[in-house]
Amino acid sequence: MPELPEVETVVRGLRAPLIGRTITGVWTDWPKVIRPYPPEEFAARVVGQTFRAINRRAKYILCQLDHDILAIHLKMTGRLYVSEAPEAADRWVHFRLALDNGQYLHFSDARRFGRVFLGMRLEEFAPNLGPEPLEDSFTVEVLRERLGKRQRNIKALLLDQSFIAGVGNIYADEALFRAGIHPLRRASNLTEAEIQRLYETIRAALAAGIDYEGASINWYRKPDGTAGKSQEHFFVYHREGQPCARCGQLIVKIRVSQRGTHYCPNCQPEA
DNA sequence: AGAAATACCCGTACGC
DNA sequence: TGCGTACGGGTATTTC
Repeated sequence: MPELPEVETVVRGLRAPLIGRTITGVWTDWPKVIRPYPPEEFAARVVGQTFRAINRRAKYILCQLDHDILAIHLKMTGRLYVSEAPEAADRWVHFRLALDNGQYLHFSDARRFGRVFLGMRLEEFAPNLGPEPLEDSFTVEVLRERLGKRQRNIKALLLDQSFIAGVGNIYADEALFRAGIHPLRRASNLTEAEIQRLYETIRAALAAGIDYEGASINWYRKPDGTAGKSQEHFFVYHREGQPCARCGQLIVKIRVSQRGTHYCPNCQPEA
């Protein structure tokens, strides 16, 4: 469960069960999920602290405690959910917090790529994050200025979290399709009209993903067992060989920055 | 020097 | 059984 729309959905769902709850215990069978302290030190620090707020920055879930920020990055396959008893959790739970009402916050991750951070400030574990594309402060001027004279291909830049925060592989492809921009176009060669379109489509693609409560492809399901519906509305992602919804040409899949990249060769012509 | 490109790494599940 | 691939991203190395 990666990508900003899923993370945003999780954040919203966790507020009700967590805010006001005090941590009474910590359990893990995989010390590497915890950063930067060893489990004993981590436990000594969080036990007794109460959840005050839950927010998101980039793809980090930020739990504001009394004195610290508990931050979770789900990476590719992480899940975060609250349940009554540990026995109700799935087989991939590698980290768990006990709460003062008898419930538990479970962090499950089949691939064990995800991490749980503890610190006073976000910058301690996530320096150099770019602007939030859905914030009012992210304007087309900001995007234009950041594109500047960058020579990288636009897909790689969209995936670069220090360039713009929170855009992952799915929504990078979707935003580029909506804007009619080929993923290998050089950032510095984009026209003013293309920059304007890309600004709008980054926000629109992310907003659509959030509206549909994220995507559920392959094995991924939301913690409650239901599936997000975003994948039913993809224009290009995971649609290689299928006709473009706009022109009928077949969607093509290539590799860019080690990632599967999908586009319509007719709607997104090469430079 | 610095930006960009490339390679590799991390555990595991799944489809073919 | 084996192999390629996966919604992420850090680090190291090489190239421009």
